[in-house]
Parts: sequence; C-alpha cells; structure tokens
Amino acid sequence: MAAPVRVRFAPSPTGYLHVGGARTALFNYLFARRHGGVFILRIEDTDRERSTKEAVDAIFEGLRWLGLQWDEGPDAGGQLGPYFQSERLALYGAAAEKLLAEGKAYRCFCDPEALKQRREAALSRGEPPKYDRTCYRLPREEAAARAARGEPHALRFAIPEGATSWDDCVRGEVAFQNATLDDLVILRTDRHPTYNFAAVVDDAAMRISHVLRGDDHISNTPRQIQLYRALGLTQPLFGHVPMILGSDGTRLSKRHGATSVTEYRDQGFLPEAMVNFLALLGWAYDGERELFTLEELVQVFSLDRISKNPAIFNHEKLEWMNGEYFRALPLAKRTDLVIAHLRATGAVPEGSLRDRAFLERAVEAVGERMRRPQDFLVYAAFLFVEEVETDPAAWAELLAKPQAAGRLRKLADVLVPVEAFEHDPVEAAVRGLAAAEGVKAGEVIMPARIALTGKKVTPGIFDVMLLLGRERTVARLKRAAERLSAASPAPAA
RNA sequence: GGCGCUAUCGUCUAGGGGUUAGGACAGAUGGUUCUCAGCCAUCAGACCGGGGUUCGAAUCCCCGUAGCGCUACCA
Repeated sequence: MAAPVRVRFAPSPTGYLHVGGARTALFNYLFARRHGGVFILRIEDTDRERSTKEAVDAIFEGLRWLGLQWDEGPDAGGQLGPYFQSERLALYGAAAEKLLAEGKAYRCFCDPEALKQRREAALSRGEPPKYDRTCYRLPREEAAARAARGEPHALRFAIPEGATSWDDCVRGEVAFQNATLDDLVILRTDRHPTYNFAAVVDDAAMRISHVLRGDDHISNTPRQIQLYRALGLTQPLFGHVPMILGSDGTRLSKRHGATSVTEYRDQGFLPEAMVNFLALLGWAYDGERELFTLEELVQVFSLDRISKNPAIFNHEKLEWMNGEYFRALPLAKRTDLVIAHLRATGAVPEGSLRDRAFLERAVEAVGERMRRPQDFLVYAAFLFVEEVETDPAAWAELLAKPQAAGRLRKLADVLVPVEAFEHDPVEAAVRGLAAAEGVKAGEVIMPARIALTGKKVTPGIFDVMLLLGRERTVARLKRAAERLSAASPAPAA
C-alpha cells in the first residue's frame, strides 16, 4: 500500500507570493486533492533578517485569493506543527547534534567573511568555489574544546563520497557526483538551521510523501538526500517543475512586470483565470482543452503531464483567458467588480456609484468589450463627465466631414420629439434621418458617437444614447455642432 | 569555470520509429455590424545542428550548440 499523499508548499516569507511560487503551490494542491491527500503550508522563516510578518500575510492572502486552501499549516492547525520553522528550532538543533555526535557533521570555525573572499577568489581564477574542509581536518577534541570555550562556529555536514541519484517525478533519473557537492552548513553560528537542513528535518517530520518544487532546487536535492540518509530518515519522492521565465527567457522578475499574484488581482484578473493560466504553464491536459476550473483541474491533474521545459509567462494569453472568465460572469457580478474597481481607484465621483441599476445597464452596454473591470472606463468614461474630452483624432474626423455639424443638429432635432426615449424608437429616428439624408446610417452614427463620447470606439450608439438620456444626448449633439461650426468657419463666400 | 536541467510554430503546448506534425494565445484575411470588442470562417507559422541505430528518425542513442538554473552561515 502506498504511503498517503502529503505534500507541502514551503515559501520563505521574504516578499510577496510570486507567480512561480503560486504555480508550485497550485501543483501541490492539485496533486493532493487528486489523490485524496493533504496539502500543507509551511513557512520557512529561518532567515530572520529577511523574513517579515507582512510577507507571511501576503502569502496567506495570495493563496486564499487563488482558492488554494491548505489542510495543515498556520491557521489550519494539524498534528505535526508548528508550521513556522522559526518555532521548530529545537528540532533542528537535536538533529544537528545527532549528526555531530555520529561524526557526520563537524564544527566549522571559519570566518564567513574570509570564506566569502576565498570563494570569490576561486571563482575569479576559474576554479570551483568549494569549501576546502579546513575544519573537517580539525581533531574532534580540539574542535570540542574551542566550542566549549565559546568560540563561535557553525555546523557543517560532511558529504559522503560516491554519487547521489533519484527518480524524479517529472524528469526521471537525475544523478550527481558527490564530489561536486561541498560540505554545507546545516546550523549557522546563530544556531539557526539553513534551508537544506530545515527542509529535510521538517519534510521527514511532517511525513511529506512528495516534494514538488521549482527546478531551481534541483541541485539541492542530492544534498538533501544525503541528509536523509545520514539522519536515517525516509526520503520522499522528488519532482522538479520547470521555472517560469519572463518574455526575454530569463527568470521572471519585477523587470518583466507584475510578479506577485496580488498585483494581478489588483489589475483586475480573476482568480479562476489566474489558476487556469498558471496550470497551463508547464502542464497540459491533452494539448486541446485549455479551460479548466480549479475543481476540474483536480479531476484531471497528473504529474506525468508536467512539462520539462521552462515556460515563458505570456501576458496576452492571461488577458485572453481572463476575458473568457470575465465575460462568463453574470451581469450582477461583473457590475460588482466594476464598482469595486471604480471605488478603489477613485476614478469617478463617489456619487456616480450610487445608482446601481444605471451602472448595471452601463456594464451591460460595454458587454463583451471588457476583459477586466479596468476596461470599463475605456468605453464608458463619457458617462461620468459633464463635458466630454474629445480625442484629437476623432475630432479631426468630424472636422473632415463638412456635413457633420448639420447632421448633428438634425439628429438632435429628430430625437427631441421621440415619444419614448427607448432603443427601438431612437433607432428608428436615427435611421430615419439617415434615410432622409440619403446616406448610410453610419454617416449619422459615427459623428454622433464622437459628439456624445469623444471617442471613435464605444458601446453601441443606441446604448450610448439611452445611457446618457435624451437631455444629455441632445445637449451634447448641439454642443458638438456649435464647436464644429466655430472650428471650421463657413467657407469664404 | 564546475555541476545539473532543457530543446516542436513568436509564445504555451499535443504527439511521437512511417502523421497533411494537432490545439490555444498572438498575427493576417474575410464575414456579421453603427465603431470596437465578441462570434464565425480562412490563412500563415515549428520538430536547434551534426553524427549514429534503422528499410525508415522530428521521435531512440551520442556529440555539439544554445538557453536556463545552482554553485551562500538566502530560500
């Protein structure tokens, strides 16, 4: 019988939840759910300098937003906690002592600064910057005596000879010669464990069955495997998922734009779209189907369909996918999101947000043009201003049509007497005018569009008119006609 | 420099000893239409290079090249 699936996402709280981290979390979550396993969140805050409370909160926030509920971890409890490494220090200390007592680890009195210099020197000479084992050669009694005298020191793990290999869940056989590994520090001078050590102790203690993590950890794995062996612990299976790169093929960073999931949230992306998009970065179902809810992903996810090559974060595809999800939302929900966005940005006066029914009509009119709440004002800003600001290119187009001013006036005139200012009668009036003028409807509509909205691209003209109402529509048509006449004085007689 | 990983359209990928190498995003064209978006149809676009194995290689193997990652008392 196979061991129960227990996987973890173990971020270090030193920034925000990066999209790469989010995808790692997602894959772990999906794998756990797919196999009825447990998804654990563990905070790796052993680096006290860089870990912050804000970053911890940002991780929670990001994960919750994506809907990746953890079964064990901070706020969720669990039998094998605590789930902050900073609260598990005694465990690492004990494990390190054990290795020291067994001669598998040794005290290192080397000065970190000097080590750093030696390393850089080696690098500049083109030599591998490996620890030279100075302290490994120290007699144990001498080392113990110096330690007893209170001399500061770290603990290093003595990497055994030989080779280390494992069957990676996504890559297959991976092998390293131990000679290329150096004796890593497991306990720092301040008695805090380093990443590789704490991760091993915890993954074993938390009975992790599969370690699914980023590719960037692949060279840590042989060290960790050696640690499992030295500690006599059962090792988990490892799976290294490819990295997410920026558009230029290098590691995704701020330079490429937003990298934290909360930033994407703030830009109006939906968690469903983000999850779906991230899942497709380095994983595919059958190469055909692309749209999956989180629940559907749980049903079809499998490790053997994780790709081996790094994936470039394709922003356009994310936007497309967000559009797919956004358009599928019911009108009320889309309106909620638009209102929340308008409120958050303060782009329109608070008073304009009070008429829910009106906003709902506006959102409906903008309709499929929106992929994100942010797109709303691109099409509907004209609703929230007294006087429209006319786009220069649009104005030039009006200016180029000598009949425009006249038609705008006539349009205003035919709209005034329309009995019910509703879609069909208004449309009839507009088309009637075009017919009377002997031109296509577009010849009337386009100038009207510019007069009413200041732009060439807007929602349907009748929606625009109804949203503005008769009064404002007529006023704007007349006003534009006046401005037009003023700008292009009648041809000299 | 050392070690490791990877290599199919611009991007994400499916496939895989014999295929018209499939899909999606982006791009182009046409249709619908008051603009745009959307929708529909169509087009263009790829197996990194060289050897080997084989009747046959994009697929398997080797070498090269390129990209990326790691090379910390960061994680």
